[in-house]
Amino acid sequence: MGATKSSEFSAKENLLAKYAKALGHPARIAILKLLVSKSTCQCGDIVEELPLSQSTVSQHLKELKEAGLIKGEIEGAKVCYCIDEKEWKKAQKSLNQLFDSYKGCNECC
Amino acid sequence: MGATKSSEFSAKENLLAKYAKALGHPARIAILKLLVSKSTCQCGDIVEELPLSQSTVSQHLKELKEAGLIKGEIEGAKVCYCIDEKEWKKAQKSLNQLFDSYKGCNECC
DNA sequence: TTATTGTATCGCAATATTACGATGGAAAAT
DNA sequence: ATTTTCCATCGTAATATTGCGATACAATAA
Repeated sequence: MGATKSSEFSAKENLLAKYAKALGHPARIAILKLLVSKSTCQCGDIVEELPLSQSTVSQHLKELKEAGLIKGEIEGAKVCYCIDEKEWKKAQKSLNQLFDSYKGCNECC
Repeated sequence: MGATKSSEFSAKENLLAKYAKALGHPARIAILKLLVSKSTCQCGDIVEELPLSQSTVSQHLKELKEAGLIKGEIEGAKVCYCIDEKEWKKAQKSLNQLFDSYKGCNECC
């Protein structure tokens, strides 16, 4: 065993988990912060800003891309990584839906 | 290698990643939904609601507890699991801080 | 053409996660 | 006192993640 039983859960639960999982590593948080902070998308310098090798950063970018949170477009020699606005908002909404559904605990704890 | 280089990132980045990581599995999302939906905290029946064994559920609960999102109090023979309201709100705030910091992308992508 | 530059990907090693059955232990019920 | 119930933890196996160097590859520069 060891494989996650994703198929046993709802699509919504899996989607939310997918977004959260992508956010579940400090390097990916740092990358997203960098992408967010730049109004320009010249993002080839992410590697220089992080204490990780180029191949590791590239892998984290891949995971963020697969989760949908960012997109990468080839621009000549370089690649331009950007937040995917639509998915970004969707992720925020999904997460807040869960958080907001908690209305406090009655007479316990 | 293989160990996460947490120490190379800021406390804030690590905290946010910790919350997100805890949310990064559909079973844990499902558990949180159950805890949220019940106004009462009689939570020993989580196992029955999920397609996972008792030991696996217990482990997921432990992870949620370690991330701070829930707390468990022994109540006689049973254990009462609840959302930790304070941490719950802190997690939501941290996540939204990141999401809200994105103001759209200028002339690219 | 031949470098050079910017990225992606492969292959590997270390570590972490996921899942389960078995076992243990504490409180409640019999 | 014995059994039952509820839950945590141990041990183990399967799989996934993290990280890096080496390499490949495409576009630009020389």
